[in-house]
Amino acid sequence: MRISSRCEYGLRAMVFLAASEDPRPVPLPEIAAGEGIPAPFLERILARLRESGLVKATRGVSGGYQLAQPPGDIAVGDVVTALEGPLSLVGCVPDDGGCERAESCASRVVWRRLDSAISGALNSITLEDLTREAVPR
Amino acid sequence: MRISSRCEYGLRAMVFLAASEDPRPVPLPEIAAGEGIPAPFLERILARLRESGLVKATRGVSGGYQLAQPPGDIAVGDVVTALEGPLSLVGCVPDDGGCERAESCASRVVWRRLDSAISGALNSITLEDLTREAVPR
DNA sequence: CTAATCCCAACCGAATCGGTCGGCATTATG
DNA sequence: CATAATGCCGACCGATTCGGTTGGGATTAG
Repeated sequence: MRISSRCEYGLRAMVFLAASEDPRPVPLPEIAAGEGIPAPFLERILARLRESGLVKATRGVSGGYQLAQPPGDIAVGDVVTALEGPLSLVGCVPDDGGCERAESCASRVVWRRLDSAISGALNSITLEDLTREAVPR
Repeated sequence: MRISSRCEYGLRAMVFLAASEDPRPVPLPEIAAGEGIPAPFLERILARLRESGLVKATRGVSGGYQLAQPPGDIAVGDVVTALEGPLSLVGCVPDDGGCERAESCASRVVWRRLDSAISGALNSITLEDLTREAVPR
């Protein structure tokens, strides 16, 4: 149970973009250099973030990446979900999940609690919070 | 970011043992059949749990497995840690971690919050709680 | 002695992770 | 128009982990 480097990098890159209030798009090599992330790897990370609509890119000479929404509207959970898949930790948590043992399974309440603890922690922080260093709650 | 089947199975097995207050050791095939877990796989799971001191085994004809401590003394977090490794999600969270960017890294506070949310959720529930179906808090 | 049971090591296919490489498409600038 | 900067995309790669299986050995109650 470990957060992937992909996800660590991705969040750092998003914070980097959020911190550059500069409206001009930030080219990938600049992010990579600033955060110490291998550029080709970062490229694939940003691709996922773009597909998830968290980031938009402009191509061509003075192109680069920008946040697709204001930093206050992007929760950390959005970034993690985009890069790590759904936050849910086990398949059996949703009621429609195919686990026929669901009724009697005591363990399920654990995973449920864990799920809500995780999404609570991640969805209550936005990128804006992180740039201010003042995390709420 | 997903809990492994190993871990799901392991917790189910532990709850199974906790529920059988019967002081006689429970043979592996009985657990496997009761929880629908492939027996050879369960064997390796129980091996880990034994190495972590959560379970003790008696060999020979009427042998089997028992909890090594009363169910009220075993937290779900102990089981997960034994099977999934340390609960910490990223390497950079401890202060001694080699991340030279640690001071300035805004993302770190996220992982810290996540870590404490997870360990809070898992360490506040014991196997005894699960057998009673009445989870505290 | 025998059968039940735990113990252990080796192996396996599939998936994921963390990257790299090479090349194509787009676009601002001169 | 030419060029250079940039994003986009697909293929590949080695290492690791996951989810199991197989086969055999050690222990012990009856």
